[in-house]
Amino acid sequence: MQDARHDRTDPSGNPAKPRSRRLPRQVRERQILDAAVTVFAKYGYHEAAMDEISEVAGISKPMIYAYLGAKDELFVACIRREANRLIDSITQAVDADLNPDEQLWRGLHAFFEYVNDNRASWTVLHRQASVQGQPFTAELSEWRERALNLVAGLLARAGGSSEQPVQLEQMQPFAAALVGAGESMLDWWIDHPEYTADALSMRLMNLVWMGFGDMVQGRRWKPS
Amino acid sequence: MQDARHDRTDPSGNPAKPRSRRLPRQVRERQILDAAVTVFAKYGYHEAAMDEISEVAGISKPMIYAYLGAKDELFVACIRREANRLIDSITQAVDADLNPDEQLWRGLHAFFEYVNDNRASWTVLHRQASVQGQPFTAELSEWRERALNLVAGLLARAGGSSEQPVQLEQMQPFAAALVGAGESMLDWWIDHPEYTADALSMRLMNLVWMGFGDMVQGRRWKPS
DNA sequence: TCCATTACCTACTCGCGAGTAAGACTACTC
DNA sequence: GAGTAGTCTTACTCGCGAGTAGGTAATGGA
Repeated sequence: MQDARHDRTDPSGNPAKPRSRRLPRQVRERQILDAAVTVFAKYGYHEAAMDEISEVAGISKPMIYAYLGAKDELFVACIRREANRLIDSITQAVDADLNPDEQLWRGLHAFFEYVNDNRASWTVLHRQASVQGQPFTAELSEWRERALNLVAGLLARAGGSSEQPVQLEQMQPFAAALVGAGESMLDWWIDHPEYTADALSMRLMNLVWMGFGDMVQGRRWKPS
Repeated sequence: MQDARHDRTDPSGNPAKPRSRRLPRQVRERQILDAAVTVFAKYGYHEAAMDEISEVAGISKPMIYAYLGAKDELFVACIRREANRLIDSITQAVDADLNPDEQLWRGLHAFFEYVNDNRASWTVLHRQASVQGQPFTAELSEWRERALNLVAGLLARAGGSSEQPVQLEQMQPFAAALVGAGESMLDWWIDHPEYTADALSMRLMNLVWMGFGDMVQGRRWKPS
Protein backbone atom coordinates (compact mmCIF):
# COMPACT_ATOMS: atom_id res chain seq x y z
CA MET A 1 0.00 0.00 0.00
CA GLN A 2 1.67 3.15 -1.15
CA ASP A 3 -0.37 5.56 0.85
CA ALA A 4 -2.48 4.65 3.82
CA ARG A 5 -4.20 8.00 4.11
CA HIS A 6 -7.49 7.13 2.52
CA ASP A 7 -9.60 9.40 4.70
CA ARG A 8 -10.86 11.27 1.76
CA THR A 9 -11.55 8.47 -0.64
CA ASP A 10 -14.35 5.99 -0.31
CA PRO A 11 -13.72 2.21 -0.47
CA SER A 12 -14.20 2.12 -4.23
CA GLY A 13 -11.17 4.33 -4.56
CA ASN A 14 -13.08 7.22 -6.04
CA PRO A 15 -12.13 10.62 -4.76
CA ALA A 16 -14.72 11.24 -2.06
CA LYS A 17 -16.37 14.56 -1.65
CA PRO A 18 -13.96 16.72 0.29
CA ARG A 19 -15.44 17.54 3.67
CA SER A 20 -14.17 21.08 3.37
CA ARG A 21 -16.57 23.13 1.34
CA ARG A 22 -14.67 26.32 1.92
CA LEU A 23 -17.24 28.06 4.03
CA PRO A 24 -16.98 31.63 5.29
CA ARG A 25 -15.47 32.20 8.67
CA GLN A 26 -18.73 33.11 10.39
CA VAL A 27 -20.31 29.80 9.48
CA ARG A 28 -17.29 27.82 10.59
CA GLU A 29 -17.19 29.60 13.91
CA ARG A 30 -20.75 28.58 14.56
CA GLN A 31 -20.02 24.99 13.65
CA ILE A 32 -16.99 24.96 15.89
CA LEU A 33 -18.92 26.39 18.80
CA ASP A 34 -21.71 23.87 18.29
CA ALA A 35 -19.22 21.03 18.29
CA ALA A 36 -17.39 22.42 21.28
CA VAL A 37 -20.57 22.67 23.30
CA THR A 38 -21.41 19.08 22.46
CA VAL A 39 -18.00 17.75 23.37
CA PHE A 40 -17.52 19.88 26.48
CA ALA A 41 -20.93 18.74 27.66
CA LYS A 42 -20.02 15.14 27.09
CA TYR A 43 -16.67 15.09 28.83
CA GLY A 44 -16.24 18.31 30.75
CA TYR A 45 -13.55 20.84 30.07
CA HIS A 46 -10.51 18.75 30.73
CA GLU A 47 -11.49 15.44 29.22
CA ALA A 48 -12.65 17.16 26.11
CA ALA A 49 -9.98 16.81 23.45
CA MET A 50 -9.43 19.48 20.87
CA ASP A 51 -8.99 16.70 18.32
CA GLU A 52 -12.48 15.43 19.02
CA ILE A 53 -13.96 18.88 18.80
CA SER A 54 -12.33 19.42 15.44
CA GLU A 55 -13.60 16.06 14.27
CA VAL A 56 -17.17 16.76 15.34
CA ALA A 57 -16.99 20.19 13.77
CA GLY A 58 -15.77 18.64 10.53
CA ILE A 59 -12.72 20.81 10.30
CA SER A 60 -9.06 20.53 11.17
CA LYS A 61 -7.61 21.58 14.48
CA PRO A 62 -5.54 24.58 13.39
CA MET A 63 -8.71 26.25 12.16
CA ILE A 64 -10.07 26.24 15.68
CA TYR A 65 -6.96 27.93 16.96
CA ALA A 66 -7.04 30.42 14.12
CA TYR A 67 -10.68 31.36 14.62
CA LEU A 68 -11.39 30.97 18.30
CA GLY A 69 -8.04 30.71 20.03
CA ALA A 70 -6.78 28.27 22.61
CA LYS A 71 -8.84 25.74 24.50
CA ASP A 72 -9.77 28.00 27.38
CA GLU A 73 -10.77 30.82 25.07
CA LEU A 74 -12.93 28.42 23.13
CA PHE A 75 -14.56 27.32 26.34
CA VAL A 76 -15.21 30.90 27.39
CA ALA A 77 -16.82 31.54 24.03
CA CYS A 78 -19.12 28.57 24.61
CA ILE A 79 -20.12 29.74 28.07
CA ARG A 80 -20.79 33.22 26.81
CA ARG A 81 -22.98 32.13 23.94
CA GLU A 82 -24.98 29.56 25.86
CA ALA A 83 -25.47 31.75 28.90
CA ASN A 84 -26.88 34.48 26.69
CA ARG A 85 -29.23 32.08 24.99
CA LEU A 86 -30.58 30.74 28.26
CA ILE A 87 -30.95 34.10 29.95
CA ASP A 88 -32.66 35.52 26.88
CA SER A 89 -35.14 32.66 26.87
CA ILE A 90 -36.10 33.25 30.46
CA THR A 91 -36.21 37.02 30.16
CA GLN A 92 -38.52 36.82 27.19
CA ALA A 93 -40.85 34.44 28.99
CA VAL A 94 -41.34 36.80 31.90
CA ASP A 95 -43.90 39.47 31.15
CA ALA A 96 -43.50 42.33 33.61
CA ASP A 97 -47.22 43.10 33.53
CA LEU A 98 -48.22 39.79 35.04
CA ASN A 99 -48.76 38.98 38.69
CA PRO A 100 -45.49 38.36 40.50
CA ASP A 101 -46.19 34.72 41.21
CA GLU A 102 -47.23 34.21 37.62
CA GLN A 103 -43.95 35.80 36.52
CA LEU A 104 -42.02 33.44 38.70
CA TRP A 105 -43.93 30.52 37.29
CA ARG A 106 -43.26 31.55 33.70
CA GLY A 107 -39.61 31.98 34.44
CA LEU A 108 -39.31 28.56 35.99
CA HIS A 109 -41.20 27.00 33.17
CA ALA A 110 -39.06 28.65 30.53
CA PHE A 111 -35.99 27.44 32.36
CA PHE A 112 -37.16 23.83 32.41
CA GLU A 113 -38.16 23.96 28.78
CA TYR A 114 -34.91 25.48 27.67
CA VAL A 115 -32.93 22.81 29.44
CA ASN A 116 -35.15 20.09 28.08
CA ASP A 117 -34.53 21.31 24.55
CA ASN A 118 -30.86 22.14 25.00
CA ARG A 119 -29.30 19.55 27.22
CA ALA A 120 -25.76 20.07 26.02
CA SER A 121 -26.01 23.79 26.44
CA TRP A 122 -27.19 23.38 29.99
CA THR A 123 -24.62 20.77 30.83
CA VAL A 124 -21.78 23.03 29.79
CA LEU A 125 -23.14 25.83 31.91
CA HIS A 126 -23.86 23.68 34.91
CA ARG A 127 -21.67 20.64 35.17
CA GLN A 128 -18.43 22.52 35.11
CA ALA A 129 -17.34 22.20 38.67
CA SER A 130 -16.12 25.72 39.16
CA VAL A 131 -12.67 24.68 40.17
CA GLN A 132 -10.62 27.58 41.37
CA GLY A 133 -7.69 28.89 39.44
CA GLN A 134 -8.84 28.02 35.95
CA PRO A 135 -8.50 30.69 33.30
CA PHE A 136 -12.23 30.66 32.70
CA THR A 137 -13.28 30.93 36.34
CA ALA A 138 -14.17 34.57 35.88
CA GLU A 139 -16.50 33.83 33.00
CA LEU A 140 -18.27 31.07 34.87
CA SER A 141 -18.89 33.12 37.98
CA GLU A 142 -20.03 36.05 35.89
CA TRP A 143 -22.70 33.99 34.21
CA ARG A 144 -23.76 32.58 37.54
CA GLU A 145 -24.12 36.04 38.97
CA ARG A 146 -26.23 37.15 36.04
CA ALA A 147 -28.55 34.19 36.52
CA LEU A 148 -28.73 34.88 40.22
CA ASN A 149 -29.62 38.50 39.74
CA LEU A 150 -32.28 37.62 37.21
CA VAL A 151 -33.96 35.33 39.70
CA ALA A 152 -33.41 37.68 42.62
CA GLY A 153 -35.16 40.37 40.59
CA LEU A 154 -38.10 38.08 39.99
CA LEU A 155 -38.32 37.28 43.67
CA ALA A 156 -37.99 40.89 44.72
CA ARG A 157 -40.86 41.87 42.49
CA ALA A 158 -42.86 38.92 43.77
CA GLY A 159 -42.12 39.66 47.39
CA GLY A 160 -42.34 43.43 47.51
CA SER A 161 -45.22 45.82 47.08
CA SER A 162 -45.05 49.17 45.36
CA GLU A 163 -45.06 51.04 48.65
CA GLN A 164 -42.62 48.62 50.31
CA PRO A 165 -40.08 47.31 47.83
CA VAL A 166 -37.74 44.53 48.81
CA GLN A 167 -33.98 44.85 48.61
CA LEU A 168 -32.51 42.89 45.77
CA GLU A 169 -29.66 42.07 48.09
CA GLN A 170 -31.90 40.29 50.57
CA MET A 171 -33.30 38.04 47.90
CA GLN A 172 -29.95 36.65 46.91
CA PRO A 173 -29.75 33.67 49.25
CA PHE A 174 -33.27 32.70 48.24
CA ALA A 175 -32.43 33.14 44.61
CA ALA A 176 -29.38 30.95 45.06
CA ALA A 177 -31.53 28.31 46.73
CA LEU A 178 -34.11 28.47 43.98
CA VAL A 179 -31.58 28.21 41.18
CA GLY A 180 -29.93 25.29 42.91
CA ALA A 181 -33.25 23.59 43.47
CA GLY A 182 -33.99 23.92 39.79
CA GLU A 183 -30.61 22.62 38.78
CA SER A 184 -30.91 19.61 41.03
CA MET A 185 -34.38 18.79 39.90
CA LEU A 186 -33.09 18.85 36.35
CA ASP A 187 -30.32 16.44 37.21
CA TRP A 188 -32.84 14.18 38.83
CA TRP A 189 -35.02 14.47 35.77
CA ILE A 190 -32.38 12.88 33.59
CA ASP A 191 -32.80 9.63 35.49
CA HIS A 192 -36.60 9.94 35.58
CA PRO A 193 -37.63 11.07 32.11
CA GLU A 194 -41.20 9.93 32.67
CA TYR A 195 -41.96 13.36 34.12
CA THR A 196 -42.72 16.32 31.87
CA ALA A 197 -41.15 19.75 32.05
CA ASP A 198 -44.56 21.03 33.00
CA ALA A 199 -45.05 18.63 35.87
CA LEU A 200 -41.64 19.24 37.33
CA SER A 201 -41.66 22.99 37.10
CA MET A 202 -45.11 22.96 38.68
CA ARG A 203 -43.78 20.90 41.56
CA LEU A 204 -40.92 23.27 42.06
CA MET A 205 -43.24 26.25 41.92
CA ASN A 206 -45.41 24.69 44.59
CA LEU A 207 -42.45 23.93 46.78
CA VAL A 208 -41.04 27.42 46.73
CA TRP A 209 -44.30 29.31 46.69
CA MET A 210 -46.57 27.32 48.95
CA GLY A 211 -43.90 25.62 50.98
CA PHE A 212 -43.90 22.09 52.19
CA GLY A 213 -45.97 22.92 55.22
CA ASP A 214 -48.88 24.05 53.07
CA MET A 215 -48.46 21.25 50.59
CA VAL A 216 -48.84 18.49 53.14
CA GLN A 217 -52.16 20.02 54.04
CA GLY A 218 -53.32 19.83 50.48
CA ARG A 219 -52.96 23.47 49.56
CA ARG A 220 -51.63 24.01 46.06
CA TRP A 221 -50.51 26.86 43.92
CA LYS A 222 -52.25 27.12 40.54
CA PRO A 223 -51.56 29.36 37.59
CA SER A 224 -54.16 32.07 37.31
CA MET B 1 28.96 19.32 45.42
CA GLN B 2 29.21 15.59 45.56
CA ASP B 3 25.58 14.90 46.13
CA ALA B 4 22.81 17.33 45.41
CA ARG B 5 20.16 15.37 47.25
CA HIS B 6 20.02 17.38 50.43
CA ASP B 7 16.31 16.95 50.98
CA ARG B 8 16.90 15.27 54.22
CA THR B 9 19.45 17.62 55.74
CA ASP B 10 18.79 21.13 56.95
CA PRO B 11 20.89 24.10 55.80
CA SER B 12 23.34 23.73 58.69
CA GLY B 13 24.33 20.40 57.26
CA ASN B 14 23.04 18.43 60.21
CA PRO B 15 21.16 15.31 59.38
CA ALA B 16 17.55 16.49 59.48
CA LYS B 17 14.80 14.40 60.85
CA PRO B 18 13.87 12.02 58.08
CA ARG B 19 10.28 12.66 57.05
CA SER B 20 9.70 8.94 56.86
CA ARG B 21 9.06 7.73 60.33
CA ARG B 22 8.15 4.29 59.14
CA LEU B 23 4.55 4.42 60.18
CA PRO B 24 2.11 1.53 59.99
CA ARG B 25 -0.01 1.19 56.91
CA GLN B 26 -3.25 2.24 58.56
CA VAL B 27 -1.84 5.60 59.60
CA ARG B 28 -0.35 6.25 56.18
CA GLU B 29 -3.62 5.44 54.48
CA ARG B 30 -5.37 8.06 56.58
CA GLN B 31 -2.71 10.63 55.79
CA ILE B 32 -2.96 9.87 52.11
CA LEU B 33 -6.74 10.15 52.11
CA ASP B 34 -6.57 13.43 53.99
CA ALA B 35 -4.11 14.82 51.49
CA ALA B 36 -6.12 13.50 48.57
CA VAL B 37 -9.31 15.13 49.81
CA THR B 38 -7.50 18.43 50.18
CA VAL B 39 -5.95 18.32 46.73
CA PHE B 40 -9.00 16.98 44.93
CA ALA B 41 -11.06 19.72 46.55
CA LYS B 42 -8.60 22.33 45.43
CA TYR B 43 -8.27 21.32 41.79
CA GLY B 44 -10.93 18.78 40.99
CA TYR B 45 -10.24 15.24 39.92
CA HIS B 46 -8.35 15.88 36.74
CA GLU B 47 -6.21 18.84 37.69
CA ALA B 48 -5.18 17.14 40.85
CA ALA B 49 -1.71 15.67 40.36
CA MET B 50 -0.69 12.51 42.10
CA ASP B 51 2.68 14.14 42.71
CA GLU B 52 1.05 16.92 44.67
CA ILE B 53 -1.03 14.52 46.70
CA SER B 54 2.06 12.55 47.61
CA GLU B 55 3.83 15.75 48.56
CA VAL B 56 1.00 16.95 50.78
CA ALA B 57 0.75 13.52 52.35
CA GLY B 58 4.47 13.57 53.07
CA ILE B 59 5.16 10.30 51.35
CA SER B 60 6.40 9.15 47.98
CA LYS B 61 4.11 8.39 45.09
CA PRO B 62 4.57 4.64 44.81
CA MET B 63 3.24 4.26 48.34
CA ILE B 64 -0.07 5.68 47.24
CA TYR B 65 -0.29 3.16 44.45
CA ALA B 66 0.72 0.37 46.78
CA TYR B 67 -1.81 1.24 49.45
CA LEU B 68 -4.77 2.75 47.68
CA GLY B 69 -4.36 1.95 44.01
CA ALA B 70 -4.60 4.11 40.94
CA LYS B 71 -5.92 7.65 40.81
CA ASP B 72 -9.54 6.74 40.25
CA GLU B 73 -9.50 4.19 43.04
CA LEU B 74 -8.03 6.77 45.35
CA PHE B 75 -10.76 9.17 44.38
CA VAL B 76 -13.43 6.58 45.01
CA ALA B 77 -11.95 5.94 48.45
CA CYS B 78 -12.19 9.66 49.19
CA ILE B 79 -15.80 9.86 48.09
CA ARG B 80 -16.71 6.83 50.13
CA ARG B 81 -15.12 8.08 53.32
CA GLU B 82 -16.42 11.63 53.09
CA ALA B 83 -19.92 10.62 52.08
CA ASN B 84 -20.13 8.36 55.09
CA ARG B 85 -18.96 11.10 57.40
CA LEU B 86 -21.49 13.57 56.11
CA ILE B 87 -24.41 11.18 56.09
CA ASP B 88 -23.56 10.00 59.58
CA SER B 89 -23.52 13.58 60.84
CA ILE B 90 -26.96 14.26 59.48
CA THR B 91 -28.41 10.97 60.57
CA GLN B 92 -27.24 11.48 64.12
CA ALA B 93 -28.70 14.98 64.23
CA VAL B 94 -32.16 13.76 63.32
CA ASP B 95 -34.03 12.37 66.29
CA ALA B 96 -36.92 10.25 65.10
CA ASP B 97 -39.05 11.18 68.12
CA LEU B 98 -39.24 14.84 67.22
CA ASN B 99 -41.89 16.60 65.16
CA PRO B 100 -41.36 16.13 61.45
CA ASP B 101 -40.65 19.78 60.74
CA GLU B 102 -38.25 19.87 63.64
CA GLN B 103 -36.50 16.81 62.21
CA LEU B 104 -36.17 18.52 58.88
CA TRP B 105 -34.78 21.58 60.55
CA ARG B 106 -32.19 19.62 62.51
CA GLY B 107 -31.13 17.79 59.40
CA LEU B 108 -30.68 20.99 57.45
CA HIS B 109 -28.79 22.56 60.27
CA ALA B 110 -26.47 19.61 60.67
CA PHE B 111 -25.82 19.72 56.95
CA PHE B 112 -24.85 23.39 57.00
CA GLU B 113 -22.67 22.92 60.02
CA TYR B 114 -20.89 19.92 58.58
CA VAL B 115 -20.09 21.79 55.42
CA ASN B 116 -18.97 24.83 57.33
CA ASP B 117 -16.54 22.70 59.32
CA ASN B 118 -15.43 20.49 56.44
CA ARG B 119 -15.19 22.56 53.33
CA ALA B 120 -12.76 20.30 51.51
CA SER B 121 -14.83 17.25 52.27
CA TRP B 122 -17.92 18.92 50.88
CA THR B 123 -16.15 20.27 47.84
CA VAL B 124 -14.97 16.83 46.84
CA LEU B 125 -18.47 15.45 47.17
CA HIS B 126 -20.16 18.31 45.40
CA ARG B 127 -17.96 20.09 42.93
CA GLN B 128 -17.13 17.03 40.92
CA ALA B 129 -19.11 17.61 37.82
CA SER B 130 -20.48 14.13 37.39
CA VAL B 131 -19.11 13.74 33.92
CA GLN B 132 -20.31 10.59 32.26
CA GLY B 133 -18.02 7.74 31.51
CA GLN B 134 -15.54 8.20 34.30
CA PRO B 135 -14.54 5.13 36.25
CA PHE B 136 -15.89 6.65 39.45
CA THR B 137 -19.27 7.69 38.07
CA ALA B 138 -20.93 4.79 39.83
CA GLU B 139 -19.58 5.82 43.20
CA LEU B 140 -20.65 9.41 42.79
CA SER B 141 -24.18 8.58 41.79
CA GLU B 142 -24.43 6.04 44.59
CA TRP B 143 -23.56 8.64 47.19
CA ARG B 144 -25.98 11.06 45.63
CA GLU B 145 -28.72 8.51 45.80
CA ARG B 146 -28.03 7.82 49.44
CA ALA B 147 -28.25 11.51 50.25
CA LEU B 148 -31.43 11.80 48.24
CA ASN B 149 -33.08 8.92 50.02
CA LEU B 150 -32.09 10.28 53.39
CA VAL B 151 -33.80 13.57 52.61
CA ALA B 152 -36.75 11.92 50.92
CA GLY B 153 -37.24 9.88 54.07
CA LEU B 154 -37.27 13.02 56.16
CA LEU B 155 -39.79 14.63 53.86
CA ALA B 156 -41.98 11.55 53.75
CA ARG B 157 -42.15 11.47 57.53
CA ALA B 158 -42.81 15.19 57.58
CA GLY B 159 -45.50 15.01 54.94
CA GLY B 160 -47.34 11.82 55.84
CA SER B 161 -49.45 10.90 58.80
CA SER B 162 -49.51 7.50 60.46
CA GLU B 163 -52.80 6.58 58.82
CA GLN B 164 -51.81 8.03 55.43
CA PRO B 165 -48.13 7.52 54.77
CA VAL B 166 -46.51 9.18 51.80
CA GLN B 167 -44.64 7.22 49.17
CA LEU B 168 -40.92 7.68 49.41
CA GLU B 169 -40.92 7.68 45.64
CA GLN B 170 -43.12 10.74 45.39
CA MET B 171 -40.83 12.72 47.62
CA GLN B 172 -37.82 12.26 45.40
CA PRO B 173 -38.18 15.29 43.15
CA PHE B 174 -38.74 17.44 46.20
CA ALA B 175 -35.78 15.90 47.93
CA ALA B 176 -33.66 16.59 44.88
CA ALA B 177 -34.81 20.18 44.88
CA LEU B 178 -34.10 20.57 48.55
CA VAL B 179 -30.63 19.08 48.35
CA GLY B 180 -29.84 21.29 45.40
CA ALA B 181 -31.16 24.34 47.17
CA GLY B 182 -28.91 23.58 50.09
CA GLU B 183 -25.91 23.00 47.88
CA SER B 184 -26.45 26.25 46.05
CA MET B 185 -26.94 28.23 49.18
CA LEU B 186 -23.66 26.84 50.41
CA ASP B 187 -21.88 27.92 47.27
CA TRP B 188 -23.36 31.34 47.65
CA TRP B 189 -22.25 31.38 51.26
CA ILE B 190 -18.62 31.13 50.27
CA ASP B 191 -18.86 34.57 48.69
CA HIS B 192 -20.93 35.98 51.56
CA PRO B 193 -19.34 34.68 54.74
CA GLU B 194 -21.02 37.37 56.83
CA TYR B 195 -23.98 35.02 57.26
CA THR B 196 -23.94 32.29 59.88
CA ALA B 197 -24.78 28.63 59.34
CA ASP B 198 -27.73 29.22 61.62
CA ALA B 199 -29.11 32.15 59.67
CA LEU B 200 -28.80 30.45 56.32
CA SER B 201 -30.25 27.13 57.30
CA MET B 202 -33.12 29.00 58.91
CA ARG B 203 -33.75 30.88 55.69
CA LEU B 204 -33.76 27.64 53.74
CA MET B 205 -36.10 26.03 56.21
CA ASN B 206 -38.47 28.92 55.86
CA LEU B 207 -38.34 28.79 52.12
CA VAL B 208 -39.12 25.11 51.84
CA TRP B 209 -41.53 24.87 54.74
CA MET B 210 -43.48 28.10 54.62
CA GLY B 211 -42.97 28.87 50.96
CA PHE B 212 -42.33 32.21 49.44
CA GLY B 213 -46.00 33.05 49.32
CA ASP B 214 -46.31 32.85 53.09
CA MET B 215 -43.02 34.57 53.70
CA VAL B 216 -43.91 37.70 51.80
CA GLN B 217 -46.91 38.00 54.06
CA GLY B 218 -44.70 37.91 57.10
CA ARG B 219 -45.42 34.36 58.22
CA ARG B 220 -42.36 32.56 59.49
CA TRP B 221 -41.43 29.12 60.61
CA LYS B 222 -39.87 28.90 64.06
CA PRO B 223 -38.24 25.99 65.85
CA SER B 224 -40.50 24.71 68.60
C1' DT C 1 -3.63 36.22 -15.78
C1' DC C 2 -1.44 37.68 -11.95
C1' DC C 3 -1.79 38.84 -7.01
C1' DA C 4 -3.74 39.06 -2.48
C1' DT C 5 -6.62 37.12 0.61
C1' DT C 6 -8.87 33.78 2.99
C1' DA C 7 -9.83 28.97 3.94
C1' DC C 8 -7.79 24.88 4.97
C1' DC C 9 -4.61 20.88 5.68
C1' DT C 10 -0.88 17.23 7.27
C1' DA C 11 2.45 16.24 10.23
C1' DC C 12 4.89 17.38 13.52
C1' DT C 13 6.97 19.04 18.81
C1' DC C 14 7.06 18.94 23.43
C1' DG C 15 5.72 18.99 28.22
C1' DC C 16 3.05 17.02 31.72
C1' DG C 17 1.62 13.57 34.57
C1' DA C 18 0.01 8.66 35.47
C1' DG C 19 2.02 4.70 36.58
C1' DT C 20 6.32 1.41 37.45
C1' DA C 21 10.89 -1.00 37.86
C1' DA C 22 14.12 -2.10 40.93
C1' DG C 23 15.97 -2.03 44.93
C1' DA C 24 17.21 0.02 49.96
C1' DC C 25 16.32 0.31 54.64
C1' DT C 26 14.24 -1.28 59.15
C1' DA C 27 12.35 -4.36 62.44
C1' DC C 28 10.98 -8.41 63.98
C1' DT C 29 11.39 -13.57 64.56
C1' DC C 30 13.70 -17.83 65.46
C1' DG D 1 22.80 -13.21 62.36
C1' DA D 2 20.05 -14.86 58.68
C1' DG D 3 15.71 -14.79 56.75
C1' DT D 4 11.36 -12.46 55.87
C1' DA D 5 7.79 -9.20 55.74
C1' DG D 6 6.64 -4.60 55.49
C1' DT D 7 7.91 0.30 54.68
C1' DC D 8 9.76 3.53 51.59
C1' DT D 9 12.56 5.76 47.84
C1' DT D 10 14.72 7.47 43.39
C1' DA D 11 14.51 7.63 38.81
C1' DC D 12 12.69 6.33 35.21
C1' DT D 13 8.93 5.15 30.79
C1' DC D 14 5.50 6.28 27.87
C1' DG D 15 1.21 7.92 25.95
C1' DC D 16 -1.82 11.60 25.35
C1' DG D 17 -3.12 15.88 23.93
C1' DA D 18 -2.39 21.06 23.47
C1' DG D 19 -0.53 23.84 20.37
C1' DT D 20 2.35 24.95 15.82
C1' DA D 21 5.27 25.09 11.56
C1' DG D 22 4.90 25.31 7.12
C1' DG D 23 2.67 24.60 3.73
C1' DT D 24 -1.54 24.00 -0.45
C1' DA D 25 -5.64 25.35 -2.81
C1' DA D 26 -9.70 27.97 -3.89
C1' DT D 27 -11.77 32.68 -4.67
C1' DG D 28 -12.27 37.25 -6.24
C1' DG D 29 -10.61 41.60 -7.74
C1' DA D 30 -7.42 44.33 -11.14
